[in-house]
Parts: sequence; C-alpha cells; structure tokens
Amino acid sequence: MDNKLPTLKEIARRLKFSVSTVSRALHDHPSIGLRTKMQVKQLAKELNYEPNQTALFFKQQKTHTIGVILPNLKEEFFSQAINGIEDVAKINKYSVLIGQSHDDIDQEKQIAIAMKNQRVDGLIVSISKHTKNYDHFISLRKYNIPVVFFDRVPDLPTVHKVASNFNTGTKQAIEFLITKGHRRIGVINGPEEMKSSKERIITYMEVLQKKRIKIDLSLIVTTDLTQVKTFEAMKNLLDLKYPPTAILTINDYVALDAIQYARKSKLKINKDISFVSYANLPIINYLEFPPLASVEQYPYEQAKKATEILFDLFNADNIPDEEEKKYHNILIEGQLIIHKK
Amino acid sequence: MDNKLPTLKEIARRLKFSVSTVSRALHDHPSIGLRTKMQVKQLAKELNYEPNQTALFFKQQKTHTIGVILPNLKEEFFSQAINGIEDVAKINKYSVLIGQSHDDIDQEKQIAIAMKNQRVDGLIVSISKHTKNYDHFISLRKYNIPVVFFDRVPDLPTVHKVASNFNTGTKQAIEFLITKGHRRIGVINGPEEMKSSKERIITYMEVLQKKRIKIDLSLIVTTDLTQVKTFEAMKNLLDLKYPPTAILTINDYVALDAIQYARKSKLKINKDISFVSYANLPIINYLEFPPLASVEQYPYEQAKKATEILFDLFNADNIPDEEEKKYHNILIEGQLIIHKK
DNA sequence: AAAAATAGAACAAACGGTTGCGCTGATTTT
DNA sequence: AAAATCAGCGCAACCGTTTGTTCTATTTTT
Repeated sequence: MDNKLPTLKEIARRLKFSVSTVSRALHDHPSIGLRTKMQVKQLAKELNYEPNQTALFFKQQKTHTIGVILPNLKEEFFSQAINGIEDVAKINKYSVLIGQSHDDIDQEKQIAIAMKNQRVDGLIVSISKHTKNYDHFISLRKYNIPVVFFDRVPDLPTVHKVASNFNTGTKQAIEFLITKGHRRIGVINGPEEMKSSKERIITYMEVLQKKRIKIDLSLIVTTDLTQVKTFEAMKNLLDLKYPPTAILTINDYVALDAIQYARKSKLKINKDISFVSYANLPIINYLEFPPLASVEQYPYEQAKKATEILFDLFNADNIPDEEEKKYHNILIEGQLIIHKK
Repeated sequence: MDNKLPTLKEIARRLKFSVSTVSRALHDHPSIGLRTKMQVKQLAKELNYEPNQTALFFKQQKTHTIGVILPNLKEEFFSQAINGIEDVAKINKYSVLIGQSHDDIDQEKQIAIAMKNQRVDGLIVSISKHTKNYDHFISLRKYNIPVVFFDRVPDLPTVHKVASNFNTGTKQAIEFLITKGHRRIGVINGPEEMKSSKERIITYMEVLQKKRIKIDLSLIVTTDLTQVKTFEAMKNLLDLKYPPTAILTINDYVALDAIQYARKSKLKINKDISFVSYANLPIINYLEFPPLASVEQYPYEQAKKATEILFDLFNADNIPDEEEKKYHNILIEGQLIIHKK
C-alpha cells in the first residue's frame, strides 16, 4: 500500500526544482518559465496531485467550511433549507458541517463550541425552540466567526438574520378564513419564547379588529410542538362553550396532530372545523383531510439568502470596520397556499 | 478587535517557558514539574486557550471528520440515519460532513472527490438509486479512506456494508397478506439496479411457491420511485384482467402515490385493494388510508452500525495487514409492523 | 566592454502543535 | 568527593503550502 499522497516536495524532488517553484508553477506565477511550468503541471497530473487541504486550512487559517446548526433534519422544512445552504456553499467551493440541536439548548451550545474549535469560517443557525440566551453565538464574534440566523431567529437587533414575514402570511390566512365565513378563529400558537409566536398573535388581533370581530383570548392556546401538548391545546379549544370553527396552527406538524384530535372527537374536518397552518409540507398532498391552506415559508429561499449573506460577510470582513456596521435583517414574504381538493 | 486566538507560543511567551514545555504541561506529560504545570494550565484557562484544530489536523494527517453521502435528507429514512451517524461520531469526537447526491451519479462522484480532498477520515455511503459503477468509492482505498455502505449498498462482496434483510421482512409481509386471504398480490418494485429489488422478487416468488400460489409475472411492475412512474405502474396493475387485491410497494413514499392513484380510481383502500410497504414512516400515522403494514428497516440502527464499523476500521488500519481482510457484511433484520386502525 | 536590467529559480520563514533528543543543575549513589 | 542518576526543561525538526526576499545567470543598455 503506497498510500503516500503526492506532495509538492515529491514533485520538486523528481524534477529537481525547489518546492516554491513547483508551487508557483501550479499557480501560473509569472516568474516561472514556460518549460518549467509545463513539466511541473504534467507531472502533477500524472501523480494525481491534489493540494493537501489540511495544510491549506492551517496555513490560511480558513477551513472553507460553514457550520449549520438547526433543530433537526427530520422536519422537511429544515432538510429543504439544507439544500439552499448546500447550493450556495457549492458555488463558493465550501463544505457544510451539520449539527442538530434536537431543540435542546445544551446540545446547541455544545455544537456551537465544537464548530468554533473546528474553525468553521461561519455559521448558519436556526435556534432551538427554547433558546432565549444567545451568548454562545454572540461570543463567536471574538473569534471572527460570523453568524447568520434563519427562520427561528433571535429577537435581537444586533444579529444578522433572515426570517419569514409572518405578518403577511398570517394576515392572508386569517382573511381567508373570514372570507370563508368564519368568525370564531382559534390559534394554536408556539412557545412564547419564539419570536414568531408573538408576531402571529399581533397580526391575528390586528386583522380581527379591522374586520370588527370581537377578540376572545380563550381562543388562543399554545403548544410546545409536541403531540401531547397539541392535544391538550385542542381539548381546551373544543371544550369551550363556543368552540372555534377554524383554527390557525403554528405549523403543519401541529396541524396534523390537531386534525387527528379533531377527528377522534368526531368532528368533520373542513366542515365542522377547518384548519390553516404554516409550512406547506409536501406530505399535505397525501392527506385525506388536509388543512384548507398553508402559509408557505420558502425554507430553501430563506436558507439560501442567509448563506449568501454569510459569504458577503466573509468578504466584508476585509473592509475596514465601518463604524456603522449594518446588520442584515431580511424578511421573506410568506404566501398563503390554498389546497385544492 | 483583538481577534488573535491564544496559541501555545503566546502562553510560552508570557510565562517564559518554551512552547514544548507548555504543550507537554497541558498534556500532563510526566517530565514537567508540578509548579510549571499548574501555571501553564491556569494561564491557558484564563486565555481560553483551545488547540488550533486545523494545526492538529494538519500535523496528524487526520481531520476527525467523517463524510456522509446519501441520496437526500428529505426522506425521513435518511434523516433518521443521520442521527445514528451523528451519535456514534459524537462519542468518538468526530464531526460529520454531509453531502446529498440527490440520486444523481455525477453529484455523487463529485461529492466523493470533494470529500477525499477535504481529507475526511472515512465515509458512510448510501448510494444513489442509479449507481452501478463504484469506482469513485473503490478508488478511495488508495488514499486509505475506508468506506462503509448502508441501506443502499453495492452488490459487491469486497466492500463493507450494512443493509436491511429484505428477505425476512418481505417474507413476513407476503405471508401476512396471504393470511388475510389475498391470492393475487402485486409488487411495485424499484429499479433493477437496486440490489434490494432483486431480492424482493426472489423472496416473493419463494413464498408464493411454498404456499402453492401461482406466480403471475404481470403482477410485478417497477417504478423509479417518481410519482409519474408509480402512477404508470399502478395503471398497469389495475388494468389487468384480474388486478391484484393487494400490493407490496418498495417504500412508503411509493405506497403513498400508489394509494393516491387507487383512490382516484375509486377503489376503497384496505377493502378493494390493500397495501403493504417498507420503511414505516411516522407520517403513516396521520393518514386516513395508510398501508396495512410496513416493514420497518431501522435506519437509525443501520447507520449506527455502519458508523461503528467505520471506527473499527480506523483502528484496524493500524493492525498489520492480515492477509484475509474481512469485509463486514451486516444484515439488520426487518420487522413487519402492522398498523392498527 | 562594463554596467544595468531582467527573467527564472532558490532560500527561508511562517502557520501551531507534537515529540525525540539533548542539555543542565541538583540529588543520589558508591 | 567523584560518578551516576534523574527531574525538569529547551532545542529543533516536522507536517505541506504559500510568499517575500534573495540569488544567479543571461540579456539589454550605454
């Protein structure tokens, strides 16, 4: 097993050139003669020479790797997001290191530290549903590791982030339900820590006020996204004296659980009770009783944009510190998708 | 921005020790005095010293990173598999680099090359559904990068692999259908390139023969896993003079499409026609008309086992080449899960 | 023909850490 | 008291590549 990979030194030895000459030859440096250049290149090709990336990473203090931290990959939202990240990374010849927090703050911290130590050049993050403290990300600034958040973003002005504009989608969703004749619209919201949860409620109230529909706070319940809590939330809604005729749920997975609960309660979906949610999962197409509509949040586009910003930051780093360093804060418009059926 | 990370050199300078002393002190080398050791460790802690991984990777010619190549992450099967890989990697303090082939052979090759250049220490692979040629993986041997395949594995004796034992699951599935009274059992199989496709048919025939049920080859159709082809396959089956009363599909996604088609054809699921498939996706639980049963293939366990083998190989590499180098070939037993409903 | 300019290549340092070996002064052995 | 031992630390090489500087012919200029 002659497992030794060819190095510049090896090429230099065979051709009786110096290592530096070989290096420059391969880089088409002007101070290398044509003959030499040809010889070097040919031998390099013969030997299948590939620069040792670990040496380069070390030398350049760059790893050409971006880290991605997100709650999990099993939600299709995030696996689609990965595609957006990968695509941009590939264009820039970067690799992607992925870590799942599984919505656990400690794991999130641990991964962030591991990625710092691995010397990733930058980080794309969608925070866990319980994260309230962002120190483990903020501290990366000391190491010049830029961080761009997407989808689940911290509620801080001093970070780069790309998120869905829940406002628009929520507005469309509620108006859609009102148009369909619904007046008692329930909401199964996410944990209060999540920025999107607050925004959803604000928009919900705004729309109802404008349409002069009385707001009933008992119609607003929360779930931590687990099935158990969603069932509880549904029970609370259905046990009301005047239960809602339509429910807005924080995402499609919650909607699925909610629908399941409604069916167990012998309710006719889309007749006794209708659902609208967020995410627009492909799986919806296979359901017998899907939500009436979903707010598409374009995970691919969000993640892609976040990654593009990250690469901008890599370059901006070289630019002398502008005093007023701008923080990117992009909103991707959601879009209500009405499911035909 | 004092972005300079602390180095051994920095610690040595401040304490007026040599770099080597500092290095050894941090590693509890016996030839370093207690006083010195304490001083060094304290300052290291104060400065938040962390060894520069890129330097270590370079020096040790190891990246402590394993590469994973799989068709895609949006199939829950694979995102669960990732968890198995991550868990084992974490125990061994390894990072995980992920690449999706999107079932495209060229992308698969490209990723394999990129990972080789990144100097991953080893590779976990589930091949694309069209891959017939394995040179891009075999050639990694030259670079001493071990490869372990899982789930979708090459049909070669000279590779390490972990796969599902389709035999058992398929047998259970068909016998289950026969017990339910079905005599005309259709199969929507995968592309012939896939090893599992062949095995499925063999078992199918064996079971039918044993049960003395006549084999009708027109009941066996194939799909490339796309919806279009699955619909075509379904059409072929349903247009038969004596269409099947039950269908075995290669996986749950195909089953979903097949069920959708059957419903469009006004067939009553689980009455006019029943389905059994492979994978046992969680989503099944939300369906109104799920397959009767699914063969669970334990992606987490498969991937975990594959990764454990990979780490074994890392160590085995140091052992002098045994002439008879064994190739791992693990089969994980599938298990038919009958969906209650 | 001597001086200046230039092309083409070599030298050497640097990135940060590990490690075999050698050095020094103190302690123990004979 | 001289010799041997040893604890404790420094020196230097090395991993592969890049790059600023220097060197050496050769060519061009005057």
